[in-house]
Amino acid sequence: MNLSKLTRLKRSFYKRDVLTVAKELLGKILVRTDSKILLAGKIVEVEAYDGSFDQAAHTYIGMTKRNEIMFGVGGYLYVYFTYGAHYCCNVVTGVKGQGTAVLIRALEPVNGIEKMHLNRYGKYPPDEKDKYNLTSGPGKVCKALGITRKDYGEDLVRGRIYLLNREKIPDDKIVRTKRIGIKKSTELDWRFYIKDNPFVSRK
DNA sequence: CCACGGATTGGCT
DNA sequence: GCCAATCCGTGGA
Repeated sequence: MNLSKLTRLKRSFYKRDVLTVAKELLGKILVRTDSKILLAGKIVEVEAYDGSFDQAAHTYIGMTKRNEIMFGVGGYLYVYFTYGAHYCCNVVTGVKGQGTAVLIRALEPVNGIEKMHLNRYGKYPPDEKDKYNLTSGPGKVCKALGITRKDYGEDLVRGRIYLLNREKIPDDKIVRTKRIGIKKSTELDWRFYIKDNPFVSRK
């Protein structure tokens, strides 16, 4: 895949409805440029969150220091720390004041795979069992790309972490299910993933 | 100040 | 399938 021919997604992409953005994020390339090796992966699994009525969203409780970036305009990175161990990253969507975002749950590695394995396990090549274990979960994605608290609020339109445009994944290749790991608003089918992709965290 | 729980992961049964 | 690890954000006293 020739990444140099792809263009960066603009603010207008992110400012739309969170479910539309979530679905269209599938197949796009997440890139991190601020190390010697360019790290990149195709988004294969996402979940949408909308604090206006979705109790599982971090913005449901109103604005706090932790979630304030989610209340801004779309196109920024919301990073949070959870379970005392893991970072997870979200793409903020919509217009100012909405509190909506898309959780990046899994990537298919495209560039910098060796560096990603070093970030995850401190070694390369990986054990055979870890071949598909590299970026198949939200905590794993952040670990592989080196995304931490310091990346909170990164501007995806102008910053060193961004998304490259690719063709939409056709509807018949997208699976829509309930979200994973939440206890509230579990009835919403707001998780999307690319059918038969081995890097999806689970069916 | 203190208590509680979590948008997960990895290891063990 | 089950569960501990581990610490920060949040809310109540």
